Order: sequence, then C-alpha cells, then structure tokens
Amino acid sequence: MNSPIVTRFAPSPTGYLHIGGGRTALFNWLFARGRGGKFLLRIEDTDRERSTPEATAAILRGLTWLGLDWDGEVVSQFERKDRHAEVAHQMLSRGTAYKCFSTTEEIADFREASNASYAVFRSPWREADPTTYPDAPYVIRMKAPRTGETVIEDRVQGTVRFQNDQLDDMICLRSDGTPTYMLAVVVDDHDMGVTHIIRGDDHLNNAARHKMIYDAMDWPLPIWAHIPLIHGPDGKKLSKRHGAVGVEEYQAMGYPAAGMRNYLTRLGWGHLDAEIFTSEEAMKMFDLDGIGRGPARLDFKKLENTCGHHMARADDAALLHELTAFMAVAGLDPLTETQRDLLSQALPFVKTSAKTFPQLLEKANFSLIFRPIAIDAAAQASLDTVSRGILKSLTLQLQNALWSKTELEPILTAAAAEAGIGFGKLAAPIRAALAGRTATPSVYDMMLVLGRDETLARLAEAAE
RNA sequence: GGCCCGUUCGUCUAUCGGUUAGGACACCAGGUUUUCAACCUGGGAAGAGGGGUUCAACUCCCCUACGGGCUGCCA
Repeated sequence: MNSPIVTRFAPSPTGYLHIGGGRTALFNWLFARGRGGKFLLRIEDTDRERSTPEATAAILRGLTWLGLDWDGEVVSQFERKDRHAEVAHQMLSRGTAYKCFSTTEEIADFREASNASYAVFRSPWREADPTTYPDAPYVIRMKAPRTGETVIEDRVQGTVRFQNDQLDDMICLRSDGTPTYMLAVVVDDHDMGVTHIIRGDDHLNNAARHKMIYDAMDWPLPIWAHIPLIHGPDGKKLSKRHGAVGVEEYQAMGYPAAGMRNYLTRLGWGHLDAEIFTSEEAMKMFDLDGIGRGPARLDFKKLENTCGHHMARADDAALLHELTAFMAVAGLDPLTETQRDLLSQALPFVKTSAKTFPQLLEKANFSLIFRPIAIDAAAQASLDTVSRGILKSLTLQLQNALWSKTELEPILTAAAAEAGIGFGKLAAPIRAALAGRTATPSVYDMMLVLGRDETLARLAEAAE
C-alpha cells in the first residue's frame, strides 16, 4: 500500500489571499482530498517585518469562503524557528554547512567590486579553519556542491537540470539566529510529512536549492509539481490594475464559491471535455498530469458562465444561505422575514438565469420591494390610460380566482383578447405594476410568489 | 548578464507520432419567447517562426522570437 498523500498550502501573510494562491490551494486540496490524503496549512511568517496577523486572518477567510478546509491546526512557521536552527546546526555538524562571518557590508562591497549586482558570492569562510573564527555574529551557509548538477524531477515541468556552479552557498540561518525561507520550507515540509509539493513555478529554481538541503540532511525527497502563474486578461502578470486579485474581492463581486472552484480548477488544468463539475467530481478527476505548462489568463466571461451553471443547479436553501452571506460582505441590508420568504419562493426560477448574486438579487427584485412600488421611466411608458383601465378591470376579475398558473392563464389570456391586444401588450403594464420595471421574471411567476393580496394591491396601485 | 520555465482557435483546454486537430467561453447568424435573460440550432476561428529525426510530427531534438521566473541575512 502506498503511503498516504500529504499536501500543503504555505502562503506568506503579507496581504490578502491572491487568486493565484487560491488556485494553488485548490489544486493541493483537490489532490489530497481526492486520494484520501491530508491537506495542511502553514503560514510562512518568518519575515517579521512584513507578516501581520490581519493578513493571516484574511487568508483563512479567503480559504474558508472558497470551501477549502485543511487538516489539523494551522502551522506557524515562525513558531518553529528553534527547530529550524536545530537543523541548521545539524548540518553544521554533518559538514554540509558552515559558519560564515562575512558581513552584509562585505558582501555588498564584493558585488560592487565585481561590478555586477548579480555576481555569485563565494564566502571565504567555506573552508576556513574553525580556530580562525572571530568572536562575531555569523550566518550558517549551505555548503553547496560546486560541481556537477542538481536534477529536479518535476511532475509538471519534467526533468529540470541546474549546473551546480550556478548556485551559491545560500544562507540557512541568519546572523540573528532566525531561519531563511529556504531552510524553513524544507524543514517544515519534512517534519509535516508533506509528500507532494504543488506550488507556483516561481519556486522552480528554488527547488534545486531545496533539494540540496534534503540531500544535506539525508531526507527523502517530496514530489514536486510547479504550476504556472495566473495572468491577467492581457497576458501580463496579474496585478491590481487588472481589477480583482484578492480572493475576497471575488466573493464581494458575488460569484458563488462552487462556481469559483470549478472555474479555478479548469484554469490551468484540463481533463478531456470536462467543463462543469462539482468539487466531488473534480477530486475524482484531478491529477498532476492534467496541469498545463503555460500560464493561464483570467477570463471573467467564462468565470461568469461557469458560475451560472452552479447557480442554476444549487440547492435553494444552500443558495439562500450563501446569498445572505454575500449580502453581509457586500454591505447590503439584511433581508426582512417577508423578503426572505418571498425570495425563497422566487429562487427556483430566478436562479436559472443568474450568474452572480447581484444578478440573482436583480432578477428577484420584485420579491424584495414594498408598496408603494417605484416605477422606472421605461416601465411607466406602458402605463397609459388605456392599460391602467385594463389593469383595473383585471383586478376585479382576479378577485376570486384560484391562485395557480392553470387558473390565472385563461383569465389573463381572455383579458388580452377582450382588450384586443396581444399577450405581450398586457404583460408590460403588469410587469410595471408588480415590479416597477420592464425586465422581470414571467408575470405568472411573479403573481404566484407575491400571492393574491399583494398582487391585487400592486395592480390597483398602478391603475390609480 | 547568467541560469531555469513556457508558447494549440480571441480565451481556457483535449490530443500523449498517424484525428476532417475535439470541447467550453466569447463572438456571429437563426430559433423559441410575455420583457431582460436563460435556453436550442448552426457558423467562423488554432498548432509562434525556422531547421532537423521519422514512412509519418501539434506531439521528439536543436535554434530564433516573444512571454515569465530565479539570481536577497524576502517568501
């Protein structure tokens, strides 16, 4: 039996949850959940200058909204700093690392002297005799091999080779005793038992350095899968000028989480003709081989379309629940009991044509407004004297009607015939009366949701 | 500068040496219709460029172009 799969998402808490990070988390989640494995969460907060608890909270909120649940406690990388230091010292005693007393000034001078800011720094302390060590602060550097090559077997990018003379002796432990990212990731991934590392391909080069640390400690290698970054619609690296980059912004725009997951899964991953699917279905299909090698562009039109499918298929109660949550983050007034009741009755038919929550609210607007109904200019145009008269007589005819579509249909049809107009001509003033606008759901659907009393009241009001 | 990665319709992708290069979004044209949508049908649309390897290349190799990443006592 194979060892259980363990994946992780390891964001640094310096801001909101980036949409690209959300997708990375999603891929890790799908992969682990689809194979009975574990999905862990670790906050890479070793940079004390830039890490904030607010950012951590925002990241957790974003993941929670996306529906990506993690196993166990959230790991704080910073809190593991003693363990990192311990490993650095183990490397020292294994002879795979050394103390370097070069100061940042000396390194800067070296770069300046070599007239190239990108020159590879070679520490003079690499082979120094410990008896010559000064009583001064030092960093612990990896004693990286200088010849040969380091080969990464990446599940997305394939075999990637690095010439070792291109790599420097990276710092593992800073002079203040805190670990650098390079050391911390490896130690944490090892200790947490991470078997598969799925992350952005901006880390592909780092993987070579990471491998050197695994090798230095004689630790088994994880399986790497470096996924391409997400780009904006123009093909450039996604940035704020493209609009929404934070996951929570998508929530605020009203995209349902299930649609968001579906869209993000298909962004950079494909499996035959699979397009619309639930997360459960995605877990069964998702595999590393299906991940594309090129960066994918965000396409809001397709996002919307995907969300539309999920909106239409959503369970009414769950949809109402998510809509309520959306209204809260969007800063909208909470629904009154009456609104909630009418809205849930409207949901079955308004959800089939809405793609986002604002659209859903827009289509269900008739169920949320109160008398007197504000009638916009376009709708007002259909309320001339003639149609007001028709509405008035219709009000009387509906007085004792049984309130079902089969009963209402013949009444409205007859009313149109009697007035010598087509049904469309009759529907327009009814829309105006019931919804105050020209674009509404079917007049029958609205009448049924509103009920006899409210319908008659609105018709009478418009007929005045 | 060096090193690394990428490149199939406008977009997301399928294809894993032999297909009329498939699907989806978007777009265009019809249809349905009680408005807006939604929905249905049809259509146009692709292997970055150049060399190889092979009976055969989108698929394998090389070069170029373009895009991206790394090159920190950031992650």
